[in-house]
Amino acid sequence: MKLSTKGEYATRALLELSLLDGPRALSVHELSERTHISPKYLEQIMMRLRSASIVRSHRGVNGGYELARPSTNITVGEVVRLMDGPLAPSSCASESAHVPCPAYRCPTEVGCVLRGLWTDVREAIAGVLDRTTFGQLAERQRDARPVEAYAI
Amino acid sequence: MKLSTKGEYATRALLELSLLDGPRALSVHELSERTHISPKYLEQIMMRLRSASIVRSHRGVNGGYELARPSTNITVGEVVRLMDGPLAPSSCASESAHVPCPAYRCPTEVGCVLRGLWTDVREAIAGVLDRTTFGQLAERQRDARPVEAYAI
DNA sequence: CATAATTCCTACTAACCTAGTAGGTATTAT
DNA sequence: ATAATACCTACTAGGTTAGTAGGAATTATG
Repeated sequence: MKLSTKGEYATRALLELSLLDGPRALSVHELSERTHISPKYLEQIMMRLRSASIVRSHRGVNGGYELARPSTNITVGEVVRLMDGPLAPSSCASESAHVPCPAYRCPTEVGCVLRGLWTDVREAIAGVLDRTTFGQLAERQRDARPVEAYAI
Repeated sequence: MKLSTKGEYATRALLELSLLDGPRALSVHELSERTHISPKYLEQIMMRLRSASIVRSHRGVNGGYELARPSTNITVGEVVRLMDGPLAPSSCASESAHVPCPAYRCPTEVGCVLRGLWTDVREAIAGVLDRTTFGQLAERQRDARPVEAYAI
């Protein structure tokens, strides 16, 4: 059930943008240093976030990426679905990309116990990810003791 | 967050075994027909379930596989972990196969908000899969209207 | 206007993973 | 003796992942 690196990296980058004071933009170069992600790879990820209107960009000198909406209005679920596809463990249980079961014990799908199970799992995952916004994550991060306070 | 076919097929096969009256064995051939899974592929899956002591086998004529334990004592979580690896979306949040985070905002890991999030997801998934046994699934299946009652 | 920093876009690739297929050996009920 | 079965290992085609590469377009600044 693992996330791809795209999913993980996108959440890192967006958390980083959410931690800024006010709506400020960061270049891929800066973001890459803060998140320890290869700049060219991160570039692709940011472009995808932009085409999904999660961030917006400014080109040229002093260009960069900033959140397109308040961080409290961007959920992790939205980002994970964008980068990694549907949350459901089986496509017969997906809302966003439903594919019917094969014939196995799923005649009309409604009575299939396995589909019911996978649907429960999807809802459990969505229950966490769709209710968590980057605003919340940033708040938790700020409430935690600063990084420097830990022994490394 | 999709399951591999191995994970899906293993749950299908085990549900099929759980639906039998009493501890009866089915050959790969029979199982393959009931589940619509390629026999040679299913064979590999059954062997893996056997080496994990979830099923046991009998060789020779009239041989086959049967559950090694009562179906109420086999959880879906156990099977999914066996076939697809840890439930956690990130290995830093895995209990069964923990791998430390890279340096990014995870000095001692305890304070990492992303790790916290992935841990919440893992617990949500495990909450469903570790609490669901094949005995329960078989019961739900039997309670449902029989397959023949549906229009196909 | 020249320059440097930046996003934008597309193509490429090595390595790994998935979803099987293939074929032979050992065992066992009849 | 035979046929049905599990056991075991190797193989493979195709897809996916996790990047890398390189250049074009844009823009702030001196």
